[in-house]
Amino acid sequence: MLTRTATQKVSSGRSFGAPAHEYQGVIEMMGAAMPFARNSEIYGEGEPAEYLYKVVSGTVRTSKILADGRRQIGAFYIAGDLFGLEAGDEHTFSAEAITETKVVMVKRSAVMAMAARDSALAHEMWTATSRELRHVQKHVLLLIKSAQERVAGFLLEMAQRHRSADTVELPMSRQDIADYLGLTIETISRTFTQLENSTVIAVPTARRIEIRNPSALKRLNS
Amino acid sequence: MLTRTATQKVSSGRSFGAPAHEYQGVIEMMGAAMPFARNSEIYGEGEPAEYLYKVVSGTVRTSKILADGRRQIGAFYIAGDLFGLEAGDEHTFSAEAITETKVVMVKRSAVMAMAARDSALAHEMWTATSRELRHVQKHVLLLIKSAQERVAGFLLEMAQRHRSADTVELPMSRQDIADYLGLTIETISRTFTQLENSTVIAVPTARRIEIRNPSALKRLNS
DNA sequence: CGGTTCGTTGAGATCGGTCAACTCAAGTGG
DNA sequence: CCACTTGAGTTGACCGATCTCAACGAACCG
Repeated sequence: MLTRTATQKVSSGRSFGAPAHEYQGVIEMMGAAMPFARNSEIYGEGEPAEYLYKVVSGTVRTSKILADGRRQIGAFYIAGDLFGLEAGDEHTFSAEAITETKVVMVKRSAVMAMAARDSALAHEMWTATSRELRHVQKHVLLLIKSAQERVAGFLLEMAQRHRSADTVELPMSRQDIADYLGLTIETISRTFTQLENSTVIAVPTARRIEIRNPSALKRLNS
Repeated sequence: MLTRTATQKVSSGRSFGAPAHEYQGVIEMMGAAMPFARNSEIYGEGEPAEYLYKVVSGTVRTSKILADGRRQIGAFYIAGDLFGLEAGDEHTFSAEAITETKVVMVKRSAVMAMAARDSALAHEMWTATSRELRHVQKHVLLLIKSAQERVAGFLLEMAQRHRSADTVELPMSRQDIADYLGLTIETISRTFTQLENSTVIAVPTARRIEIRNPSALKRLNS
């Protein structure tokens, strides 16, 4: 049994901001950048999937609350990542800003309509979904492993995605990590200290992890 | 730690068979039905993803062997299911026939080329990928639960997919189930007997499960 | 009939969860 | 500026679910 996590709904405090200035694809061209406060909900599980989203800055988590109160985190998204893609008309997860976050939104219906004519865009959508699929498959591989291996895999994922070889600044809480890895905060904490004692990592502050022995981490990730 | 599973490579015994006769979509029209023997490999992890596949009859499992010998099963596919869809050019899992299986194959490059012009086909591909994504997300939700919940979820999935309300004929071994659920065969076995003792299911033969109390199962699935 | 594979059951070990106490940092208000 | 609160994280002691190892039973097949 995992810890029950209360997800406090904070009033989302939305307001329109300036549109993103780097126009790389069709998607960016259509939306306006929108700020979300820490812990505010971007969309809820079961809501109609009206928009697609792209993180401009900050970090987003998608999550799902199970009937008995357990929470599973689907993924963390950082600047540049697309999220909110759904095949059906409803979001299967909810999405919340972990830190102050800016997000570009674009009407799903508009994208879908365009994709029906523009095969390049259609391909882009399909590729994004595939990338998502690949990530969830990796996630499955994490969840069958031991606590140490899960944490190691998580740190490597974070290091890789932030393109910082040896220092990871974690935007998420221990509870977020625990709910992502299917463990408890205590186990996360203990595993961090184990890894620190074996000089694989250093933890100068709770939210900053320094990877001292990357190959040892990779070995743990098996 | 999970059980190390030796995957015996059986010579695949392929031979061309008659093409499938129910032509529902573009995909069926392009391939020839091909038989695979029990436990034979349809494709291997890391091989170039040259074909897409659709199960005509029988059951297929996709799997991945980890560095230390543990095996994870990605999914089971039955008649009507599409598999082998990959975003990249390589299969991220291998696929094996669990029973005698007939499969329709179609060149990926042909489908991709067509999809570039035919937006309906492109949408079909995207939908298939999304369905896959949704399945893996469900799988993640299973893996964070207790053994009883995982087994209950597995049985419900099987019952639903075979459209048989209360009897499930399992084509796969306990080892396959264990590797799908991230448990050991012993735990699978014990959980079955627990569920049988509490009259939730009956297990007349090892491979046949009768669901006696569906609502109890669903409650376990939480 | 004997061998082989698959599944079941038992006993003990172990990993991670639960519960609880404690530390630390960051406010908040007097 | 300091007491107080609050939330996040760490650590310890204990417990229980699941794994491990091992023996046994059942079905299948030559």
